[in-house]
Amino acid sequence: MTKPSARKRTSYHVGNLSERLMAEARSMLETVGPAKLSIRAISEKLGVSATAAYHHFSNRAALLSRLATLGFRELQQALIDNDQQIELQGDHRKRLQNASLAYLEFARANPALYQLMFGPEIGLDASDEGFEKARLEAFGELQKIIAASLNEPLESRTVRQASLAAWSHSHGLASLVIHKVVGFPEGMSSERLVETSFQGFEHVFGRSGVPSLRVSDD
Amino acid sequence: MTKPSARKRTSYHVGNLSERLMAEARSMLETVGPAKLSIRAISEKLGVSATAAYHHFSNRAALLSRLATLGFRELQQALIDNDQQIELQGDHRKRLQNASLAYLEFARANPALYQLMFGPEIGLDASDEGFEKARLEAFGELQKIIAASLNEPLESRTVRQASLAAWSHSHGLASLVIHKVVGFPEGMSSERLVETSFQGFEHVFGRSGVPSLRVSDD
DNA sequence: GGTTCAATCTTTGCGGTGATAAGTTCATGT
DNA sequence: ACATGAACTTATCACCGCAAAGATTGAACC
Repeated sequence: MTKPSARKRTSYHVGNLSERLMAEARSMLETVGPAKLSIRAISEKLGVSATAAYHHFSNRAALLSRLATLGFRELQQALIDNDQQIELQGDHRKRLQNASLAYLEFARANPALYQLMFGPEIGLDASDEGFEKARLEAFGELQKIIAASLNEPLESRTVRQASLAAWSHSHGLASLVIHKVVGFPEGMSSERLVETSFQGFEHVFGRSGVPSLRVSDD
Repeated sequence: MTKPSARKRTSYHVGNLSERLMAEARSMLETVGPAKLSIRAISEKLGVSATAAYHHFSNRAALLSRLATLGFRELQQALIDNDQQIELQGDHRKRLQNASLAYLEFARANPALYQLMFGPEIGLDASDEGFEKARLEAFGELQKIIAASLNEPLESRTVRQASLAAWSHSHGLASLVIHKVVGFPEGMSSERLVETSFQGFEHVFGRSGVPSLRVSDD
């Protein structure tokens, strides 16, 4: 009796433990939240000792960083897919609005993961170079979309300015929504939210608004 | 010796323990980060048993919630002070830009606290009604500024739309900056950051190709 | 075949954490 | 004076990240 391991001997070496840990971690991240995500719980769920995980991730922070990296890659892909699927070459504002929508829907579909991607203070591994790279590439994708929609070269100052504005807005909106801090009805669709916010910008910056002091055309 | 307590007997009852715990928690929050903020460490620093804190806060989440509540009240006050100090009744865009600046500077001055305010998943107490109230009031302040600058009634749809847009943008920009994810030079001033972002919106929403008023490289 | 070896996974254990239970001190009202 | 209750104490528990050292396995070499 007292065979220490409840598992059959055939599974001492799991083989794909790393992938399975990541998958379980990602799932558990969304269910229990980042704070309660523990290596012990993940390992236990996979029927494996907790320490086994430390042979695939140097520590908890590294696990979280890899999850976040994966998130940025998925976000980038979502932006790519969405943009080339829609094809709104004519209306640059509509095209940008559509990118914002894809962004918001990614965040809503993976709220905890999204939060992790932008909350390094929770405990990410800053020395993970793949993380920084993935994040920059995702931002680069947004810049590409903006550059294309504005018909400007990627390096232009206009594109950098618009990218900062767009990323700030998209990230802010997504963040407010997944934290349920917006004062709008809970069930409001992502389309409506983005539409509402864009209309708000129209009021402030658009020609329908009150003229500012320096007006270029009149 | 072996007096269990190193403190003089006169200080069994601290008296203002609750305030001192909050102050120490806030300080420690910025130094060690929200994840590493422990009740034990806070209490120890005050020369008090860890359990003493539990007589003032039902649990760790309640402590964090009260910190966040305090943060929203300070943010609201910062918006008020800034707006009535500046007085830019004429240019509504400039006025909004100034509110964004105050917002960003608050976040930069209290990065960990700011993160806590918008990261309930880290472990806030959702049942804390003061927290929700403070947050709504801070948002209400922003709405008031926008309503005044747009010369619209507070309940108008325009104001709600512009408020969602403005809060999303301000929060997103602040969040990106304090997490150091913006691709701009680290030391960039808050003024420049807000200015840059607003120019970006001009490019997207403004009338055809508004030239930037300030000529400076970014 | 047997032996070695490195990778993988195990048990064991340390120190720190949130939280509860039960006891101690003290200020205050009657 | 003394009862009451709030403020604080010392256990103690379960869980966590993480490190050390040992066990299991497959593959590679002879």
